[in-house]
Parts: sequence; structure tokens; C-alpha cells
Amino acid sequence: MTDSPSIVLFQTDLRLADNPALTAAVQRGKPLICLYVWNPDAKGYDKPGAASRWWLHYSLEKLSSHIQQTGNDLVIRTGQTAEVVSSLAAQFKTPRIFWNRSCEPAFRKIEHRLQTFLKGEGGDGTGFDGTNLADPDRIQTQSGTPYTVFTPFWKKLQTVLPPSPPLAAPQKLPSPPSTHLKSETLASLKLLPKIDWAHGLRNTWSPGEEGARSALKKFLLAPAKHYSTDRDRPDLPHTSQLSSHLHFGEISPRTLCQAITSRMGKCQSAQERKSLEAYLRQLGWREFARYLLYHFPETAQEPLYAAYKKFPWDDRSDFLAAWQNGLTGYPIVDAGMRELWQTGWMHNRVRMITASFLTKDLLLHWKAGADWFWDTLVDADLANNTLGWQWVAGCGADASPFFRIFNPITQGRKFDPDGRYVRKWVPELAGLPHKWIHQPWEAPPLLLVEAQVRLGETYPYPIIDHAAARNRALLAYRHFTKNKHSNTSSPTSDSGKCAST
DNA sequence: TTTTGAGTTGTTCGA
DNA sequence: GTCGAACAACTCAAA
Repeated sequence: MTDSPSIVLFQTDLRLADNPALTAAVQRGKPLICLYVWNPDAKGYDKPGAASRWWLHYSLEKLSSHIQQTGNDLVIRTGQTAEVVSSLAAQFKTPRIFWNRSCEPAFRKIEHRLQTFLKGEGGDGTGFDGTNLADPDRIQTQSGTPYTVFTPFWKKLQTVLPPSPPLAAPQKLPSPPSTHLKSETLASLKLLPKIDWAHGLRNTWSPGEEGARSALKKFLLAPAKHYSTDRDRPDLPHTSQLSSHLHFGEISPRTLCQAITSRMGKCQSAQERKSLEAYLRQLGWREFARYLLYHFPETAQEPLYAAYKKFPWDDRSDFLAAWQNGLTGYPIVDAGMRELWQTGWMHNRVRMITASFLTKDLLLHWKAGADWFWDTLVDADLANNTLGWQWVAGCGADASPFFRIFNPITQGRKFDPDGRYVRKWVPELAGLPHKWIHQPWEAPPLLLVEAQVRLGETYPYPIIDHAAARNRALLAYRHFTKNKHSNTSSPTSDSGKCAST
């Protein structure tokens, strides 16, 4: 019994380096059961989307071989996570269970059930802080409430940065007697798509801890120096490309934070310093998203501001389909949606443009956009997705003002000035000179002929007129924001029948 | 308790 | 072509 093994539950922390739960388990000095549980019956946001499952498959493959190099094995099981873990724990007579805490509602339910189980067994179960820079319970306003505005949150967070140094990856993970430890095969989880649409993904990404480290190295080598100015340019490769690695926990935010701050200490140019600060701030936004989801778990489904439940979203499925397929007639929007479809990723600036187009030009529900991103992004992250969509839609924390409506033409010209991004993803427009690449419907007919563009045939006319759509959105939002909080703060108002939350 | 200053990412219009 | 103001009103966080 005293030699009973420790169970290490891997969730979205698929790494050996700087993994506090794993290191604590190793320090206990007993054999380890490294466990991953896949729940095939999970639904909605409790289950990774299709593109994300592709990444998960390869990330687990890497983790598994990494663990093998330490003399142990990754045990894969299927079922309800908490039940699988506790029955395994029971089988080995009250062992210790180690895991890293998560901000996601589904994982928190699992944690809660594990804690209940362990309590009943007289065991001990506390999650470790491995996916955040700071414990979300320790960051609060002076009045003890959670922050809902980024800037004061960021100021407060910076007072605890940089975090303690990252932990080294354990070299040896002592293995338990394996006789009772059956494992499912990775293939049996069926994470890979049935129809092979993933070649675009394969050509773009290297899931796993090693891929994460080399992405960081590559980022620090050059793009990080131009990040503050060029990160908004979808035509340039100056983003970190780390989002998915971070989501699956192949690299810890602490490791990233330390790498960035240590580089800041050495850097010579003001430009590079500014860039590193800008990147750190983005890590701050990631932290803020997790913090918000932790404190307001219902926001994955519902607007943070309850009054927005009554917003008059439109419901046109043909518009939604055009947006999803990259056939809106606005080149920068279509380029983004096609980049997403083909690579499982979209540049952040273009995420904002496409999201603004969906929620403000088309007036479609932000959840429709969030659902699509959830299914198609390899870096789909519940916290980031929720914050991002609610921010754009105007119903979330620190929300974008209602009159901030992106103009797809202006944005295209500003951030893809030569049209290189559009040409890459919307090749049927490639022959157009850059003057017209962001508004082909305005191009002189002769030029269209020369470029072999036949509007309405090879490329659609705009599905909606932006100027008119903008006015419609302004009207809807203007009328609406006046009553933004009416049903939460004044139950005596005429909207009393909707006062429930 | 009250007051005060501030609040990621934009666009348009008119001087 | 460039620049500043207007686009609203509200909530948050701290003093």
C-alpha cells in the first residue's frame, strides 16, 4: 500500500517540462501511472473540435514516445474521466492523484469529482498550477471581486511576474508493475478525420513538445523583433505560431514568459523591447481569458452581460454558409475563412475582421462564429474563443464599443497592402492589380477581363453592402446599448418579464 | 460613500 | 493628404 503508485492525469498539459503535477508526483518517489482519458461521449465545447482532435492525436503520439524514453508508458483509457481515474485509483488502493488545474468548466467538474472521491478515500487531491501564470483565485480587485477590465487586471498580474522559474523535465519516470495496466491504442480513439482533409494541416504544423520549443526558438530569432509593428500583417510571417502548442500545454506559459523576459533583459534595440512587451501583453490577454472563464464559467454559452440575450440577431443560414466557405465577396474575409479551412489557423487580425463581419455586417449570432471556430481551429481554446467572440460582439468583458465596425476594404488595404495574403488564399483574384484586390466589384470591367475574373461566376459579388450593413448594425446596437443592463439592474423596469438571469 | 479617470485592436467626416 | 473630433453611454476600479 505504501508503494502504491501515483496517478498523473494529463489533460491540456501534454508535456514533461515544467509540469508541476508531474514533478510533484515524481518527488513522491513512487511508481507513476501516466494517464490520458478520452471521453468519446462528450458534447459541444466539452469535446475538442475536428481540427483540434487532429492536433491532439499527434500531440498524444509525441507525449507517448517521450514518456517511453523515460522508461514508462502513457496509459490511454476511454470513458468519463473522473470515473476512469477513480476506478484505477481504487484498483491500486488509495494512491495519490496529480493533475494540473484548468479553467474550463468540463475539467473543473472532473476535478471536483476527483476531490470528492479522494476525500472519501482519505486521500489527498489538489490540482497544480501549470496552465496559468498566476492562480486566478489570487488575482482580485481591492474589494475582492474578479476583474472584468483588462488594464487593471494586467497591472495586477504584472506585480507577480515573472513567475518562478520553469521546472526541468524529469529524466526518469519510474514505472509500475504493468500487469494490470491495459491501454487503448491511440488509433482506437479515432481522433483523425475519416476523410483525409488534413494534408494542409500536416504541411503547416508540428504538434508536440519539441515542435513547441522550436517554434519559440524560431520566433525569438526574428519575428519577435518586429512583433509590435508587424503582428497585424497577415501577409507576413511575424506571429509566434505558438497558440496551439500553448492550448495543448506542450509549452507552459511560464516557460514562454521566462524566455521573453530574459530576452528583454539582454535586448539592445528599443524596437525589440517594445515588441517583446507587446508579446508579453498578449500572454496577459490569454491569462485574462482563462481568468474570466474560471470566474464566469457560463460565458462560454451566454453573454457576460445578460441583457444581450435579447439582442435581435439575424438567422440567415445562407449568409452563415457564405461566411464559412469564404464566399462573401469581400476578399480579406474570404481569404481568412479559407486560410482557416485549409490550415486550421487564421491570423489574429483577420480573426477580428471576419468576426466583425459575421456579427456586425451580417448580424449573425456570435455563437455561430464561435462554434465554427471551435470546429475548424487547431488552436481552438474555450477561454480565448469565448473572450474573443464576446469582445467583438460587444457583449463581453472590455467589449469593443458598438460603433467599432471593421470596414473589410479599409482593413484589407491597411494590413494586406499588396494583396499578397488575398492572392494566396483567393487565387481566383490573383490576376487583379492591388489597387482593386480588396474591392473587385469596383474594378474597371476591362481589368476584370484581363485578370480572368468574372464576378458572380468565378468570384461572388459582395453578399451584403458594407455601408448599408454598417448603418443597420449601428441602429441595432445603438438602440440596444441604451438598455444594456436594464434587465439585470432594474427589475422594476418594463422588461420585468425577462428579468431572470 | 462618492467621485474621478479610464477603457486592445475603428471609421467617418470635415477642417 | 493629414489630422482631430465625434461616434454614446456606461461600468469598472481605485482613491
